[in-house]
Amino acid sequence: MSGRNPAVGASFADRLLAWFDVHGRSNLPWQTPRSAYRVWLSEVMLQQTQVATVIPYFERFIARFPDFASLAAADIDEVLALWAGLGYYARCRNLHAAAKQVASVYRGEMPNDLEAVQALPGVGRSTAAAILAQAYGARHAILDGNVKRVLARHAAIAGWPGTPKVADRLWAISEQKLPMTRLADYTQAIMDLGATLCTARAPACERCPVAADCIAHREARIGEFPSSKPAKARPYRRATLLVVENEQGAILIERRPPTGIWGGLWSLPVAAEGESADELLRQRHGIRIEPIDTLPAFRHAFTHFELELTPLLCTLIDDDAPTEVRERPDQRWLTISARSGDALAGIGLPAPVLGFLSRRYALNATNDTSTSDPCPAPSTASSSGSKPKASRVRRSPAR
DNA sequence: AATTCGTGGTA
DNA sequence: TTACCAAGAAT
Repeated sequence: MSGRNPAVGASFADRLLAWFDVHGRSNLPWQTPRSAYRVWLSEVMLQQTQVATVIPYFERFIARFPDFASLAAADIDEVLALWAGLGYYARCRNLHAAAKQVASVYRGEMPNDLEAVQALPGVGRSTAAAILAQAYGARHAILDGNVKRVLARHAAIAGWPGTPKVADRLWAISEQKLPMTRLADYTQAIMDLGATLCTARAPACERCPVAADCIAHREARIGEFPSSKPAKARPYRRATLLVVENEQGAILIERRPPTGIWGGLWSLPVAAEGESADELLRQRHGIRIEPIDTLPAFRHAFTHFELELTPLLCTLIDDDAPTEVRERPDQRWLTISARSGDALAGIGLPAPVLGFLSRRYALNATNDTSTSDPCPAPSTASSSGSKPKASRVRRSPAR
């Protein structure tokens, strides 16, 4: 068969499976019970995200939304709140839309058909294959970051896998190596190999079950594969984080537009560089504000740019209209007290915004169920222009 | 084909 | 501190 190498004896898949039976991961939360719903949810959460990060999110999500029906019936705000902190929020919006499709079109059962699954929002070729292989034992090849790394090394495939030409070669190899049986285990096995032995840095080739015919290993060129993505300079952006307090000390948050950064999440209003905070708040929220204080700036790094946020504390200039009249569907006035940490977890806030609010109001807001260390914050929250401590005061960026 | 989507860990 | 990057998909 295709994977067999006379010099080695057993096929690639057989050696991998034998290794998996002893060293593979079998206690991941989505493995037991292994339903199509749980596999799908885990695969989407794991896109561009490491296992250790995903596990607490998966547990909380499953506890609240145990099946397609419950997720499909949910309000997007609640779904996003459970996703907040995981990043790539389009995954969450697509997840919700896909659940509705499965619930309505497929009567709540994930179809066992590659094209149908891949047609679901947020499910691409590799995720669809992983779902069907793991949930139903279907024979489809995956090509995630782990598999790309394993195969690029084993076959010494040069070039960055982000280009279609290199990806096509890796897809072909991935399909060639598929066994005829145990597809769920094999799919998990090759990912486990990439995640635990064939790692990006310092791979443990001495323990690898397929090192015998690994070309990169034989030629001592492991570090060359896979080629890394061509580096590009990350642009630097600045923005103002608007902290508007009303007469009761509540602060204004707004629902961000469905597309773009932090799409669909609730957030403090953000004024881009050169954008007038005054005008933004008047046009988008129908309020007038008085700037009170500029707080220490802090940075947040994204994949493709770096953001410096400068919080601007403002007070609301009360006009004749009562607050209820001013309220708009995409705005809320958030009352923050010393015990609001848990309440904030119920709102889908971007990680840096949640972090800022937690520090400013000395909250112990956590993203996960395990209690993390509270941020020491001496200042009590108040509307009197206090001096909250930011996580870190930035030097003014040169140039 | 090249961009645009987060976040936290690691060296 | 900076750079890299970890179970990709959509546009």
